[in-house]
Amino acid sequence: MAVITPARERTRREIVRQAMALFQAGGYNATSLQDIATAAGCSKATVLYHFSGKPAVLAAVLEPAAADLAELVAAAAELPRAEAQDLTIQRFINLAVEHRGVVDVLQDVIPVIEQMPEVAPLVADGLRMTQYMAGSDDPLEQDLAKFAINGLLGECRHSDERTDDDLRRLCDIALRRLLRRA
Amino acid sequence: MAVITPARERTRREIVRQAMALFQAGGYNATSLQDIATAAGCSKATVLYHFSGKPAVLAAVLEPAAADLAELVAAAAELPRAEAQDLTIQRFINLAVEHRGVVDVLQDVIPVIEQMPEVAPLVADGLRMTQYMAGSDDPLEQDLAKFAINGLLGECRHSDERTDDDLRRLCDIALRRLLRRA
DNA sequence: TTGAAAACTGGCCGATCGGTCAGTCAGGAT
DNA sequence: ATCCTGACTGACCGATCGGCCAGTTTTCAA
Repeated sequence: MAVITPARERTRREIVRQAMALFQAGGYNATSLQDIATAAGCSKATVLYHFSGKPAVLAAVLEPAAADLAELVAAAAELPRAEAQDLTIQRFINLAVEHRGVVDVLQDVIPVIEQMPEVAPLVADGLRMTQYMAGSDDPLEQDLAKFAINGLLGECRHSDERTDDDLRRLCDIALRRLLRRA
Repeated sequence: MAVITPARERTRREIVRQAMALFQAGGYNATSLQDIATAAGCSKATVLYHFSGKPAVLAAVLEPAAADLAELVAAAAELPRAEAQDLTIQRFINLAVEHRGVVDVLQDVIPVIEQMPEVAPLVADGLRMTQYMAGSDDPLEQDLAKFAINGLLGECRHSDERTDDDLRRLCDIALRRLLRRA
């Protein structure tokens, strides 16, 4: 936004911004297009002018986090297993802490996430990441990795009062206790 | 309920049974009273004859788990801290595994749980249990207890393919790694 | 057998949802 | 001055929701 932002992008961005806040506060299902429009200072029709539907708004909200996760997975894919595990643990903690708003949103959407092709890549990347984080093919360690991710995501929910550093430190301790480093 | 069940209780029980299955499969919000009625083999009006509203149906679904949790908290309250922690860990694993259907339902309701006085006691008991499970006033251990509970609940979600024993074993290992026993 | 209470139901209501559509309007190009 | 187009909107739609109520059927004690 150096000089001017085309009206198009400005409105679109504001819609995503407000949608994120509303999804985070009240959940995806409980937030109506009208709510988003009102918060963004435009009409419901405008929201649907910029996005093909409500799921498309959700996809736009999740997009930055999904992109970071995709990058993480791609980076881990090119490393030997032990290093991939270390990288995944470190970077996923940062990712979850930085995008904790998205984590909030995601939790609410999980029950109906299967029917949303818009977020399918994110789910797939999440699955791949779990394997990297386990650092082993041992089913037990795989399960513990899932356990760790669930705990971590849960910890990042509704934790606006905590500083990023505190949250990072906590997750680091928890994951170190929980996961056997390869 | 030795020999026969009065029609009243029979219908009521069937409604709760089917509501549980539907909430678990599709979530609370996505399940309509009509869905529940159809599954239970009665009319929507009958559901509302037995329950004051949709939240009351939810409360009835959660009730058995809520009762067990209340019992757990009451038992832990009368023990010294170290024993309370051991008891809490052991019994909560069993509770979560046995009531994993309820855990599923609960996850979906969390975003709107604040506005539901019907389930407030359950939430309060959950909070108390977290403190017992931490086994210490150290904020770090308290946070780790929350972390552990989140991971455990997440592990119990959508895990119908796993046997109870496998699930219990996994949770036991995870909690032992994660929590410093007092 | 009967009559009242309990159990149950069909039909309806107002509200709200996501989404569509015809049309308004500002402003740049010609 | 004219036209075009991207941005935007108000009005409306069909569907579905939770909930209500008058009325019917079933049950069961007297």
